Amino acid sequence: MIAKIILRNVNQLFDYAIPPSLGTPKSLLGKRVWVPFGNRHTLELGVVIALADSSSFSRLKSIAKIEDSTTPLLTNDLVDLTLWLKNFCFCTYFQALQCVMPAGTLSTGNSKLKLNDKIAKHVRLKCDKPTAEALSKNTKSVLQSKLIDLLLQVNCVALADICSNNQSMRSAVKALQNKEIVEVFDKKVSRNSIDYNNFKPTKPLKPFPQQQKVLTRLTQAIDSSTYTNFLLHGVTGSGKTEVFLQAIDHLISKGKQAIVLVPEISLTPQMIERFIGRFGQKVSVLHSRLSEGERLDEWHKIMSGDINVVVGARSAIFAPLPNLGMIVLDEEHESAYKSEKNPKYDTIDVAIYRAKSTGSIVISASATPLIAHYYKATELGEYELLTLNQRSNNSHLPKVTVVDTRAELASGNKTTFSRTLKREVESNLARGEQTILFLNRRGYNSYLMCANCGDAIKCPHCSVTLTYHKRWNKLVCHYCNYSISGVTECPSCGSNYIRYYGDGTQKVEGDIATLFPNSSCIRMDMDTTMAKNSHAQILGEFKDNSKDILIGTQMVTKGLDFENVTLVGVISADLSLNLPDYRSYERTFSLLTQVCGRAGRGDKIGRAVIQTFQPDHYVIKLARNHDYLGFYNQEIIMRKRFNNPPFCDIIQILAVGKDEKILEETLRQAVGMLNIRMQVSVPKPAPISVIEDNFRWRVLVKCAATDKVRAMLATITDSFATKPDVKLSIDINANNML
DNA sequence: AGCACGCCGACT
DNA sequence: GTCGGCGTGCTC
Repeated sequence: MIAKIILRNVNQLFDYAIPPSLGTPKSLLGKRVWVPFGNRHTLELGVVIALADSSSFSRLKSIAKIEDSTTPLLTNDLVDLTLWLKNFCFCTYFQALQCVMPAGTLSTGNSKLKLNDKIAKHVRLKCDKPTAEALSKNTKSVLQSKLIDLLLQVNCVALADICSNNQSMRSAVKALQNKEIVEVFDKKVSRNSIDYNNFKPTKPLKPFPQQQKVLTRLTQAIDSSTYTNFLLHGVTGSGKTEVFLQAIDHLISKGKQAIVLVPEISLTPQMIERFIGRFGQKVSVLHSRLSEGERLDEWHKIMSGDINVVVGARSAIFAPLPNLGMIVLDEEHESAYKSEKNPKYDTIDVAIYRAKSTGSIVISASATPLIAHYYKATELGEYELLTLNQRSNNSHLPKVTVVDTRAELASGNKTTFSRTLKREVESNLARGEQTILFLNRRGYNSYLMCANCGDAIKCPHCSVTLTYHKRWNKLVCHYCNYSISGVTECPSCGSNYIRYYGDGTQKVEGDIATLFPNSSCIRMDMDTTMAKNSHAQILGEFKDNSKDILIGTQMVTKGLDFENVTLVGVISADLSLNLPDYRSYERTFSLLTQVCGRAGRGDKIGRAVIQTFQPDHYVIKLARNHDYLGFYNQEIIMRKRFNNPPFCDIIQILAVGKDEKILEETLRQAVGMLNIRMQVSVPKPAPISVIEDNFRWRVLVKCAATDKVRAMLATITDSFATKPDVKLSIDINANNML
């Protein structure tokens, strides 16, 4: 047998002989191995990605040694997925591999991540459960029965955890040890900072009829063990999470495991609490703050079959569960599910591929599903549609008021608060209830503008406006991180008439201070959530009722569930509505629906106020009535008329380099390789035409991205991969087309 | 990515 | 002659 191996720097599979001393060929699949390569003196680290009976290459070298001597880092379905991903997303073999393997495991100098496993003393039962239960009832020692009850629930517990705030527990352990009821043993402790004992166990709630209906269908699909793709359309607060939890419970009883994906921004302690509360230590949380070592620990735990539920952001779709049975994409409309860097995969495509090869079910859930997905569900049958259109806790959707900002301005109100919103905030303050204010950051970015030549100050290396950061008194480029401080004159005309265009959050904060002098307010945006735990801290502070008003950007719209929040204010709905993107209506509708859904989740009735220059716009009107179907019916007509997704896919072929002539010529050749009739634009500079002193040219192709088309695109990227002076990349249905 | 090979101009 | 610039091609 021959091993086909992926190496770091060459986008090509290499064949190697397998010496019998290294074990069976099959055992090598998915393992990291060291191989001789070229005339190099040192060995190269590679991954065995396929096996073959023979090679067309005559002078094969042999694998020198194995890095992963016991278990590979990939399950078999992930090995196969890597090869699929490379062609599906037009990336290199190595990029596909990096995405599927835990970070750090592929760098040569780092192949052995220092796993300084801590060994800690743990206690577990030594007798059978009935004996323990009987003893717990009969023993006179309260502490002893407490400990037994605990061990009946959680299998084992660290000595340090139970003795730290209760020294007499140590003697209880000793006593039970002598009776041979429990034993103390050494256990490797993973360094994951999650303290599972911190989460209160929860019990399933009785599903209400709609939830039951959905659950019945899901359990039926789980039992059939065949791939099924669901789209769950559930209004905000309809109890989607409880449905996931109970479906997963059923799945686990069948010996299978689940991946639950949420947008990174929703990966809040609140969210994690719900899963750990139900499934305890069988939950692994993969979040971006894990160190490479911690991530590898989680990886091993997941592969060993110890984990039933993996909760994480986009990249957790690659979690190596040995018995995958279900994949959930919560808030499926979120743009974060589309990767922006190579491999530029859309998570739903990967989910469907994995589900098909493992006989799993996929559940995409949202209050505002993507228009394209809803169309695929209702018209093409690519999803099975499930609906939850009632709130589970008897609460009502909030009452939404739309305020015409033009009328406010006409009446001389120049603050960011309309009279209606001001009145509502005041009444909330009087009642001791909380308010969330949402600011659409887009367009609110602050920048410096020259009053003489009328230009905003731009980055010298990129064709974009520099953003002003008041904290550092610096202008910063968001594309290359170039920054300058203390600009007093215009770099292009030398004039010193520089005007500052302020950022929205700070203006609103100022207005709050003057309009509501006795209120307390907390801000949540990119600037205030830079530090490690500040996101959780801010929410914690707000939740513990010490703050009246939470003001923030996108991140306040996601998944927050606070009972005392009864008012939501949208400072301006217009900015995202008028962006030059065919999805701007859809995104605005989602945003408004989601943000309004934050109000009134407890017993009290919620209210929302939307301020806008376009109160009669159908997006605003339909969002006010929480009318998703109405919006879908309008929007799908527009999509069809302008031939936008889901009626086609938009393929962007981007060329980047120093010489515009070469870029244009490369794109012409690339387009020439597409021998199919489709709507192709001529090569043009991209809207952001320069980044880091490199020109950017592109062509847009509108057609269905069928397997055949994707195969052609994969040959294009492969054949231009080694061409000097140009970097060619392809993205299908990119989030932003700049 | 490295590294060799080879083709060319510059300099002893 | 021969040193070194870098464009091209190969690595199982």
